[in-house]
Amino acid sequence: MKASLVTIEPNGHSCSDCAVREFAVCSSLDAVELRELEHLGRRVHFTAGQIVFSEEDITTSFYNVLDGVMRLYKLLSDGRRQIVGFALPGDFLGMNISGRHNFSADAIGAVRVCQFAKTPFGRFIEDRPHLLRRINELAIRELSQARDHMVLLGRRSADEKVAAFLLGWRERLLSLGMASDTVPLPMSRQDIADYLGLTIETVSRTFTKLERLGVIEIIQGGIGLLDTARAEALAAA
Amino acid sequence: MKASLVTIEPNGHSCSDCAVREFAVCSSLDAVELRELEHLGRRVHFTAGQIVFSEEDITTSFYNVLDGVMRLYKLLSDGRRQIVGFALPGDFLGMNISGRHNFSADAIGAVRVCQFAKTPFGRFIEDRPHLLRRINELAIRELSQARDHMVLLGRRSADEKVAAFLLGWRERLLSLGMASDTVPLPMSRQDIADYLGLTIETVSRTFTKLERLGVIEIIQGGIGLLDTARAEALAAA
DNA sequence: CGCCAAAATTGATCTGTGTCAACTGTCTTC
DNA sequence: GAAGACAGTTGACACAGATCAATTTTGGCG
Repeated sequence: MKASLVTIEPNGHSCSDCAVREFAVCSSLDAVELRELEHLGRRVHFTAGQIVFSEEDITTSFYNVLDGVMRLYKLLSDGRRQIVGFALPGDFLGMNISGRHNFSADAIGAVRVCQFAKTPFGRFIEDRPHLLRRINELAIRELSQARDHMVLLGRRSADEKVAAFLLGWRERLLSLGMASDTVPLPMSRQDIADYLGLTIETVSRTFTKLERLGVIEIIQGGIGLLDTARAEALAAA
Repeated sequence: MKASLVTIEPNGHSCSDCAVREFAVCSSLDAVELRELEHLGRRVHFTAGQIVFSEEDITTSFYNVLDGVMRLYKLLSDGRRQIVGFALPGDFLGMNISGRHNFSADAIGAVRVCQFAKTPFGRFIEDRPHLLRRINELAIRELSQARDHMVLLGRRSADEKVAAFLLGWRERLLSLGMASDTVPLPMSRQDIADYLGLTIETVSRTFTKLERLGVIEIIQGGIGLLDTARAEALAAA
């Protein structure tokens, strides 16, 4: 939640050797289209805590996460917060129907995004149904994840929530080649609590409990997963 | 959860005078396309409790709800249930990426749907980007609702959950012209509990409490909304 | 390095909601 | 219209997780 002084990458960039090329929206585009897209997007840097966009803001851009992790959250008027997701490289943000964002997004640590102004990007999609199909695919995948998360929030115990979160987070990082049995957790305990519908104390206690049980090992900036099978059993998957 | 004996409407039907024509996926189609679509869909009836599809089933169809209310839910292995939504006329079901449904759906009372076989409907979409855009729009709207529901499940008290549910349900029915200050509740208390991440007892007690407070009046098959402002305050909207 | 602020952990206690159980009301069927 | 089954309500009590309050650990910075 710092003042908003973002950095725009000065020189050109090329989509063709972009790290997320293969699994982001862009995966649906051919070399020629990619070249065109290059002119529409600009790379923008955010530092830890910077807000990328806020709920209820008029949507002006789409964002393609290139690097880093973002917190996606909604606030109640009295300050209660629910984190509705974490965005990782390859995630596409900014879709909506009301013309306004329906959640806020800020950076956990340094984040690099590819930002597209809404109107030109909208035009670009216009006559490229395969891109639209790709965007739809991403939306449907998110919807499926959202429903899984509803089950977690509504019907799981604190132990199950934490175990399921650690396994799910690890799985996501694995698919990006960013984890092994040591799982980095760039977000704070408070973030985890707000994602799981718990308090920070309960999250902390549950971590300690899982460590006592020999399921995980708490390390700097993350955990070591010692007993995956046991963790899966606890998650009631 | 009855045996599966669905009824298929015998004679032809016409999309042009369909009740959901204006707000379902079909709203994106012109008269000619509508005529074509007519041949792809068949109307199917379900009676109370009949399962329309189950989680993990291979997707074979898309469904357009014409009439009635459906329960959309996910089960945990030990029987805990989370209702992820209620489908009403105009809702479009069957989108997924894995080729399998990611939740189950059954009928609350009598339901009529327009069913489209996956492959031909997929082909129909193929060269109709405006239909794809419409489907995307519906997916994004659902995603937004899903996120709102996450906030409710993760961060709201029982009172807030129930109040927010009643107001939200009323709002949806209003937009379909199916409610006024008396709000029909076709689903059971257990369904409401499983939707809100509560127990049936807590839901029942909260209804009674709201009635004592003069906010609602409990009637057969629904409630009367007596004090909307108060309900909104309780929902912490 | 030493100081400060923030994050995380731990303990003690409280409470909202779940659990268990009894009861009531309503609908169905013969 | 009696009997059974099921849905809903109500009460008493239990407990998972919240709250309140220290304390410890970590990280940033002069």
